[in-house]
Amino acid sequence: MYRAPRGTSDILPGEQAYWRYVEQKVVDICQLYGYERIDSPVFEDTGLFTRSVGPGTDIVEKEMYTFTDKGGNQVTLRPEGTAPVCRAYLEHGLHNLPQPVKLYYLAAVFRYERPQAGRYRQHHQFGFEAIGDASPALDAEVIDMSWQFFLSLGLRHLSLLLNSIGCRQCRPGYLRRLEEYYAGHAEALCPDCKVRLERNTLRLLDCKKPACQKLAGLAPRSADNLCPDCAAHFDQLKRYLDRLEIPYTVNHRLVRGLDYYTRTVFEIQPMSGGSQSTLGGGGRYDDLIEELGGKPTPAIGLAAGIERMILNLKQQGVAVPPLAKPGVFLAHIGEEARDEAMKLASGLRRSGTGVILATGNRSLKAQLRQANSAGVRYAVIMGEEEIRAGKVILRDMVNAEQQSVPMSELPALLG
RNA sequence: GUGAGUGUAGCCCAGUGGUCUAAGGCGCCAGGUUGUGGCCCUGGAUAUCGAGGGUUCAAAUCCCUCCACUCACCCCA
Repeated sequence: MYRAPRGTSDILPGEQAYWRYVEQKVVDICQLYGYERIDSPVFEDTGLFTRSVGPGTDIVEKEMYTFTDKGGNQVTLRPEGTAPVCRAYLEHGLHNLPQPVKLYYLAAVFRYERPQAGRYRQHHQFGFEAIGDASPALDAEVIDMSWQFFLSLGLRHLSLLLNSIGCRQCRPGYLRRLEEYYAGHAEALCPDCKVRLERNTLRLLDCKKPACQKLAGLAPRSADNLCPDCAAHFDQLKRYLDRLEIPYTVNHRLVRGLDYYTRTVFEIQPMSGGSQSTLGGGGRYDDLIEELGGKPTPAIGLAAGIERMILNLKQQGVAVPPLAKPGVFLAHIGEEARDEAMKLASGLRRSGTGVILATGNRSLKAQLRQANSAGVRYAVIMGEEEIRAGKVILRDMVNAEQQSVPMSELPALLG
């Protein structure tokens, strides 16, 4: 028997209310802040991701679903959402629009990883991007929007982590200081961190091993090593957030996994978070558009995982509104009634009344049982006798009262 | 890629060598008199006990291999 591929899953009808709920909240918040939807292809030229995400990152090194198509093109199922949006921004000349351009997406993303709680090979992200403005006021707006979004979902006990990792000017100097610091403590590092020291110094900061955390706590902080412009930007952002009463925590060990981030980085996670708990993360990527062949264009955005949101909604017992369904079940007895019922059902639906029509020729008892489990308010019963009189039985499934009514009055009674 | 745990019906699961021609619950189907649901009662269908190999007179139960799932690491949403 075939199964869904590892790390993927079917979203069955019973789960859909959560998805529609989250999607509606996404649409609402984006409308509120003036972000417009964009949908990009599921796959892109591989180069778009290797160039933007960064050749040294895990995503590019081992997690991409890359294949050669029949035309010999190297393509990759998108492992993240920002690069495609930037590509679209350049491809369609969106820099000609008033800046910043504000876009959002809801999309499946693909990473070849070992699945575990809150981590899948195909998962879904909501993300939004504000492209073409360097002001810290935009950082504040994006973070505010992110925060308000999670609140609007009904999630509580969240924390907002904030940091600045500098820019092209100041980061190299900071990384050197960090390397120097760690070089003096190389013996004390865990095996993973010894590798990180060679490959990705920033990542040393967020190792979870207690010994490494202790070292990271004493390590030089990026926020203390910013150039004057970055420092001013970070200060201004914090002032804005204070003003907006957004409860952020500066975390000097917060670094993000993709190479394109500059200056502001932030992450939102549940306070009681176990592993794989980050709900969303984002930051500035002021050099990315230029890296992809555009003019220097500052930008900032957020990406958040929908599966993790739903996980948290369930954990926190947030009730989501049920999906709409038909309120009427149409039962029938006998051949003649069945034909008549089909016609009636179709007529009701054409006038906008949702109807579940019994199929087959099951007993009335069975049909009503089905009506009950379908959760309808009314059952309409068509029997031979009623049809001859031009009537049907209208049964209220809640208070178990029923009456015989003329078929012509049914639309009004049910509407 | 690494480590640990688990695999019995659609779902939750009992069963740790013979009484298992596999128990129970949920769900599903049908009955409890003629054309009426939810509660209750009765009955029924659904399981090559993850797959293959081995040990044994005898394996769901022991051993080996493989596969899948779960959790954790790595990393990320």
